[in-house]
Amino acid sequence: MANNEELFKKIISHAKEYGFIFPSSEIYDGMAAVYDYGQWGVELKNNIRSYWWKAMTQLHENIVGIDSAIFMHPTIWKASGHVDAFNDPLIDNKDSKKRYRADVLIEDHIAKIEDKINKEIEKAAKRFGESFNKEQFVTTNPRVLENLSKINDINAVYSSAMQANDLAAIKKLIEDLGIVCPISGTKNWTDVRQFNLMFSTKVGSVSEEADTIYLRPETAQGIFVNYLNVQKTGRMKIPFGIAQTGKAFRNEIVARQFIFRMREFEQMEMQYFVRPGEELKWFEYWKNERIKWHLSLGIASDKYRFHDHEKLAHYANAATDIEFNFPFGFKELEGIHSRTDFDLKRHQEFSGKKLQYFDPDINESYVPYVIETSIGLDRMFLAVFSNAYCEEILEDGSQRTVLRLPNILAPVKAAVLPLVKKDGMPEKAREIMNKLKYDFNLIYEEKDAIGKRYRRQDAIGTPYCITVDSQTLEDDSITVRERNTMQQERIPLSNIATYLQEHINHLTL
RNA sequence: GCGGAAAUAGCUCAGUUGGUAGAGCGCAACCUUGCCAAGGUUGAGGUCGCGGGUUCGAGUCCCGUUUUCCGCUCCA
Repeated sequence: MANNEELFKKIISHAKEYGFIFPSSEIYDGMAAVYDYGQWGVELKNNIRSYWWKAMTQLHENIVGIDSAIFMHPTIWKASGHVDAFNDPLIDNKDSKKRYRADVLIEDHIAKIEDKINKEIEKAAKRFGESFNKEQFVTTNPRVLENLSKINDINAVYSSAMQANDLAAIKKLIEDLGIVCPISGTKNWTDVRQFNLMFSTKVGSVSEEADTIYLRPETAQGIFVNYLNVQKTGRMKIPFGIAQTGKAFRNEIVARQFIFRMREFEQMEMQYFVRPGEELKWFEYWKNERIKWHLSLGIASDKYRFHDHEKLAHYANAATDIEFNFPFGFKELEGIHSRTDFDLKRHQEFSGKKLQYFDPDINESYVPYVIETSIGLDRMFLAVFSNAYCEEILEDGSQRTVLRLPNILAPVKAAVLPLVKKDGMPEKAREIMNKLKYDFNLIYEEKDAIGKRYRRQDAIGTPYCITVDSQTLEDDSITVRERNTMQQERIPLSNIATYLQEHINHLTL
């Protein structure tokens, strides 16, 4: 494990040093758990996204894509359950290190006072027997009145604080009431924090009149609310799918492990709409389909495993994760969920619009069931990147660091290098660049010794180096050096485009 | 969020008992060479994470803070 920690650190350094990933806002000391993709990172990320997109849409006749807005109608998040499920103010006791819901602490405190009142009433009832007038007792007994007014005061402060979302006032209330942690018995509290999964912001020019909206915590809802648009205008027949990639935002309390868990991240999701009752068949189908996609990149199959959920989310009737063996162990990379008709039913309910499908094969209308595949693009980036990172000792004892990226994902497909910076070789190399640059992302370099240039390309994962030497000038042949083997072969210049095409562009499932 | 560790040039690090910063690699230009991180010359680049304090004087001691890593916690 210690070795893996070292490895992970090296991978992070390499990502920064070679322009793949930078800490965000670095010159201002950075932002915790936010990262920017650099010049090669963005290429790799784009390539992964495109590889997914093509596999989903181009290779499946019945799957189309959309690109929905990050801003969505606030009611969508009520329908999806995101608003209610994640809106609790939390507070920690520093001594016992236990976390409590601040509202529950206060409500428990109120309940205790109510208990006191009830005991007073019971006592009085016993004492006065038959002649006990509860109504009168409650309105006149000084101890009861005092406690009742306490409760009133607390409720007034509490409800106004909750309404204004004033966390500091809630903390002050907890302190003023002298509420102690049931475990440590101390009043050593942290600040109250809103554990709201969703980031909110305001739409509108005047802040008081503006509406609160949320940055989407998942891209899936954008698909659900467009389900009918796509089905109608695309004349889609069930089963069919809608794919989407895009940013999502979650206000995680702890975001860590480099780009594995970030507050701003990119998802690649596909929702597959099926006939009710057939969902588990399609669930199996997509499990199989998705693992095939991963393995098509040539990554060893023992790096992957399925992890079936035993505890299912409220919307699911089957769920599995595809886990990847990251440098810090097996962790979730992709989720495949059978979401039933939960989402569409809820949107039907909240919007008042029918979201049904008439199935001509069985002559029936129904709300489709949904199988979801959802993969984190940043996590896939980390999986591909960490899998590709390799330090190797060569035969002569020297060391090289090479990114063995799948060719189709490599940021740069080939480097064009004049062996020396004279005798017309640079000009010839430029000529080759100009011919190939429309089809391939290339790099041109003439600085430094050829070996050093090869190694620089290894470090960013460029699969091929095309070298122009003196023989090129004589017979129009060039050498192609392959990244993994470091082997070179000499081929006619006229074959180079075909050569690269054959060696790079593969997407077969 | 809690606890621990770290923070000096792009990278890896050195900096002695406090006296106003160094090395290697890298980077840029030029010369020479030419197939796996070559040699030479010249040059750019740090005020030592940030803010305070102690001191005649702090990278070097103290406090706070930020960021990163590790553990716990949390995690649709």
